[in-house]
Amino acid sequence: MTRPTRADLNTLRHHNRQVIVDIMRRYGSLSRAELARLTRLSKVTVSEVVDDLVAEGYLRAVGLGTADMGRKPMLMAFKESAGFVLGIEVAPRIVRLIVTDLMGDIVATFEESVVAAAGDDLIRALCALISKARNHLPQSRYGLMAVGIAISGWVDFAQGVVVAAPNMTWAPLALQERLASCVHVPIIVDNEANAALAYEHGHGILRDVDHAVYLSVGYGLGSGMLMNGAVYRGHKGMAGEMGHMVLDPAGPLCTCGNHGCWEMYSSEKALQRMMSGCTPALTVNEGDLTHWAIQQARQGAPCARQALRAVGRSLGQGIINIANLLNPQTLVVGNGMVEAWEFLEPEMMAVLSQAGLSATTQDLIVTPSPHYQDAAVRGAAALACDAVIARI
Amino acid sequence: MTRPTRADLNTLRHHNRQVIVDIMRRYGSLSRAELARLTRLSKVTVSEVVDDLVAEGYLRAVGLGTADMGRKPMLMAFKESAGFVLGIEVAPRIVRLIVTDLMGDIVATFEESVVAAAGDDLIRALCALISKARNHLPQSRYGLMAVGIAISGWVDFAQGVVVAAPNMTWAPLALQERLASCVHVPIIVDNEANAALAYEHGHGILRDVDHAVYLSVGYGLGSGMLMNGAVYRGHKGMAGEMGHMVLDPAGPLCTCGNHGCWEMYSSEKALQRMMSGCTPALTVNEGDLTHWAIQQARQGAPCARQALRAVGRSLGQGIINIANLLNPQTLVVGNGMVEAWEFLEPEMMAVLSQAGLSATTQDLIVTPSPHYQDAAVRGAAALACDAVIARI
DNA sequence: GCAGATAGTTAGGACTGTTTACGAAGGAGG
DNA sequence: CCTCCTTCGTAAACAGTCCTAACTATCTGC
Repeated sequence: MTRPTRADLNTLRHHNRQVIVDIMRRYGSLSRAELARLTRLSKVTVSEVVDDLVAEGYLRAVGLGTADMGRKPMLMAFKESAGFVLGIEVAPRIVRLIVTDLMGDIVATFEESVVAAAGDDLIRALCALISKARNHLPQSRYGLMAVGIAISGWVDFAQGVVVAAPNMTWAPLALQERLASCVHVPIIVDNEANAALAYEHGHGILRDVDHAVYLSVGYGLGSGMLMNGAVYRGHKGMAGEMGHMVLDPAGPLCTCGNHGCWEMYSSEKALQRMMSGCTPALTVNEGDLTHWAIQQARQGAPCARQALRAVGRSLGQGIINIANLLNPQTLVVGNGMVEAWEFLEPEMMAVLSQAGLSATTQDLIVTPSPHYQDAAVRGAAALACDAVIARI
Repeated sequence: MTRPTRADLNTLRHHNRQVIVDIMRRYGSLSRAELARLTRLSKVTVSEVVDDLVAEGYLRAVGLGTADMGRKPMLMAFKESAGFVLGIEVAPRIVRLIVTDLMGDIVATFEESVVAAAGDDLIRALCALISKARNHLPQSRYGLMAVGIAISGWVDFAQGVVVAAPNMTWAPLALQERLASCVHVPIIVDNEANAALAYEHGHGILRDVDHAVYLSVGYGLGSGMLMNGAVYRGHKGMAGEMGHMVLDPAGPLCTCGNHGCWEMYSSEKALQRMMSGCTPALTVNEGDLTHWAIQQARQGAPCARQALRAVGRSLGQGIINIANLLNPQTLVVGNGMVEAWEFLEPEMMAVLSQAGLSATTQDLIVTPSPHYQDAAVRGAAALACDAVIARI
């Protein structure tokens, strides 16, 4: 079990440095005096820490600020280009990679199609891609500082192991360990929904939220939970398998062996089932069917409209359960299905207002992710970035 | 949103004191040297803190220990009788109160039947009962140090307000605020399931567990969640309304307006429904029907057996959802229905092993609460105790 | 009684955050 | 231009915290 651990003066200083770095990253630019007021640290301590951080290249002076009276403050800012991190999304046929600075802003993008028959292939491809990206890094003091990897599947976060990836052939795979030999910076591996959640919490719409749920509605249904401002991973990092919550025991059979899992109602998989009578001949890639359905629905095709609306209603049903259980402040819907928001939302909201408990549903904010296409890569980078910041 | 707050030398010392107190409470008796090894604090620091705690009456020397070689260690122990706390359970017709020392051991018990038509009545009754208990407190250095109150209903923990209590007439009620005038120590109010969870975590079977769920299966179905070693309360302290998770949208109508809530399958309420054809004429008090059903089932009555088994199966179904969502290490079942464990367990476990995802269910420990009758009162005391310890 | 081992204390040092005092820098008004 | 007032940032002194090293106290085994 976790037991609180002893703290010493290093711990203390580190903590206060983190408080200052955190605020600096949030506010953009602040003077030492403002920093002292916001943190309730003394001016002296703030100056000391700020000077250290400047010397280490994490903060820089950005010029004089304004003041109604008295001496003008010297504004300091977080130096986002002190170093860079990589965010990688491993999808079945493609690997996406972005380079971001320490504020999460993207400075470069790479893509490589990969058909990894074996885990070794993937490792090689990743190493090559990382090297390539590394060579394109802008000049900076610390260079590459961490790598984050997001995968749609079950990931043991603490160990950095992909335990199972339903859409890939090569799981399980000790990704962190295997990559360590060619990448000598911290490597963070997490599932796609947790990553997207981390992105939204760090840089997106969950910036000021402490309790939230991220629903990744793609081919399957994944989820991430934010509790007390941190991603919750459960006992063995397996929390969040919401897709297999049973909505209706009389429902369709799921691959997990049960009937009526949420994933069978709210996902592209669900569209497949519901539209079996009216789909085109072949849809090979993830997302194809969703796109096609939306297109059809926009043109008024009843089959597609009904299917998407049904997805919306099921989303509402599942969300009610989640809300009762976890009482989040915000629930973010991400991944491909978000494109159908215009069809999902009315049905979903109707279910929520009709069947939700007022105490948990009334004030619940349900919102689509603005970056649903690349939330996973961005999230991978955000996780890497968080890891770096935590060590400053 | 929660932002990490500045720390100073007081914070540091307080933290390390807490680490030491925590270990002392867990281990029973330890020497300063062992304490230093366990905490990784220096012997000097440990001695300093221990001396302070002795001076404040929280620790005491209990004699020399044994040693294979060298000087014998002076064993120290937490002084559980430094002060006392009250745990109060407010049930519809009765108020139960226990006095415990700082290790959670019960030193006195009080009960008073209360029919509170209005909130004022309850406040008066509670104040009277607390005064009475106070007068029977053993002699101690700090006397009464905190009061914990557990109520089956929706409680806003942070505000100490009973928002709604389905079985009582007087909610909402600002319990903490109203009692503050007659009780001048910290008052903690929480719902019954969270309290029971706190008890199990502090003194019961969850002592070494960080991720757990407590299911209170009584007339209704309540729950508490332990995450990362702390009770999770959600955005507005409303997390844990698991009873209204929908298991089957075609199921019976619940008071919440939906169909097929878990509570309609796994609770005394569920027995009522399922046994409507074979129940005795009148059962007035909570628990009566459950007792009767168990008695009948033990005598082989098919109606009761079937009903209890059905409850067991539904428990299993709900637990699978919970396990997928939260991936707890242990799930504790408490409250009145536990008495039917012999009938519930086989059915429940069958469902779990048959329909559970192996990743989340395989290693899940499902266990009845050994103190299911008085977990709520004990929990109320445990919450009070925790509050006291945190301030040491 | 002495050597070896362990427990606990004393002394001194390094580091941290705070308070108090002070110099730097700027605006308002004479 | 100069003085008064305000705010920013730094310097010096201080109290509190933890740590290391050295020391004393105590115990076992020979």
